[in-house]
Amino acid sequence: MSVQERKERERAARERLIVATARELAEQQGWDAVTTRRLAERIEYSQPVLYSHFRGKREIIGAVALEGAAELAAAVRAATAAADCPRERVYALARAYLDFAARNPAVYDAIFQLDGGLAFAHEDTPEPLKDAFAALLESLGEVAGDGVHPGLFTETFWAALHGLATLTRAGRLPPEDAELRVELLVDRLAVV
Amino acid sequence: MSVQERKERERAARERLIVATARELAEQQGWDAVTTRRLAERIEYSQPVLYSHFRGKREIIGAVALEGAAELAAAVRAATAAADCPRERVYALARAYLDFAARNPAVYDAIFQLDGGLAFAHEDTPEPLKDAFAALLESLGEVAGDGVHPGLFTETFWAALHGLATLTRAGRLPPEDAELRVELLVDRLAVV
DNA sequence: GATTCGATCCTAGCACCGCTAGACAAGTGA
DNA sequence: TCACTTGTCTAGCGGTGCTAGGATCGAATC
Repeated sequence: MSVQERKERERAARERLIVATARELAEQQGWDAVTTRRLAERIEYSQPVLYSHFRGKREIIGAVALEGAAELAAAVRAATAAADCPRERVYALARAYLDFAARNPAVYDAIFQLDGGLAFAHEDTPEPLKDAFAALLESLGEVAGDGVHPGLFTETFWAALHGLATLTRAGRLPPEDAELRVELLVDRLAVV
Repeated sequence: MSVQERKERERAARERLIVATARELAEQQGWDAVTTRRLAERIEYSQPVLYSHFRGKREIIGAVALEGAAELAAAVRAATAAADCPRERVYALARAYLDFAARNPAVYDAIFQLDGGLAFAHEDTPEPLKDAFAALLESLGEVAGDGVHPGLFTETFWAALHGLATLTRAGRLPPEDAELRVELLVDRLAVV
């Protein structure tokens, strides 16, 4: 019994190592640099070992995405918990969200840009993704305004943040006035 | 002289063929399917011919992006020209923008998601890109509201549209309430 | 303690990718 | 007609994701 348990533990540890290494490599050199060969070399195993844990590269990206979604949810909740009024909570949420995207660009891409084989806006959406949306909804729902469905408001606000995050990082928006754009967004969209 | 002119004409025609074929292939089967081999086969030339027109695949994507940006600008201007008041213009703009993204997903990706080697928010930004932003600015600038820089407002509104476009298409947002989200965005952001 | 046997892992290889060197043919001007 | 430029193609490089099949190692059995 114990032997098998030890093996399962080791196997789980190796799986975590794969995900962590993929993430690290992606943040260091971008997802293009995350090849199965390089990844295998970094974890000091051969290539096929990766395929005994994941169906393919896509699933590895998906695993990084789930890990990242949980962190994003936690970051948002931590930021909003420290704020007093609804408006301040929304400010804090927006800043925390954009800050996460800026600090973890590869992870952010894994969650929202790349194909990690994850289902969204579905009943079989993985729990961390649903929870990340829930974290947004908790603070954004209370500033949706009369007659506006909280979920719909959250989706719209989230999309705006997502646009700012991606366009800024892709060099499509000059980074100087990032703070002003956030203020504009919050001031106009949030109803207090 | 005339011989050389004819050759240049033919060469230009072939270059247009390459760009059009790349775009077509991308819209049909996605950018992943646009390989230099397949593209060469479709235009009935060998692979290296592509490299006599473009430095590489990236530049081909860039060419599609520029073509698309010009169309996007035209679509936005056509839609806003038909509207009477500022608010209606913004509605029309938002719908035209999202419609373009939905109808030409591959082109939209080439412009805003993929690396086409294009400079943005720079002095050496290609003209079609600057003009596309200008097209947005023309209608959005007039609803920025007092004390808000029109350019900054346009950037923010654009980012919100971009977020809606990408998240919807990537399956991150359910497509049902797309219209409601647009209305919410316009009603809250635009000051009339 | 030797032996069987199954799980585990690696070597080698597939078809494909972007890109390029060098051979070759076709068309141009003398 | 001939030299030469120009244009195009064949073939190949190193890389990619992924997999088949053989080797190895450790656990359980006699």
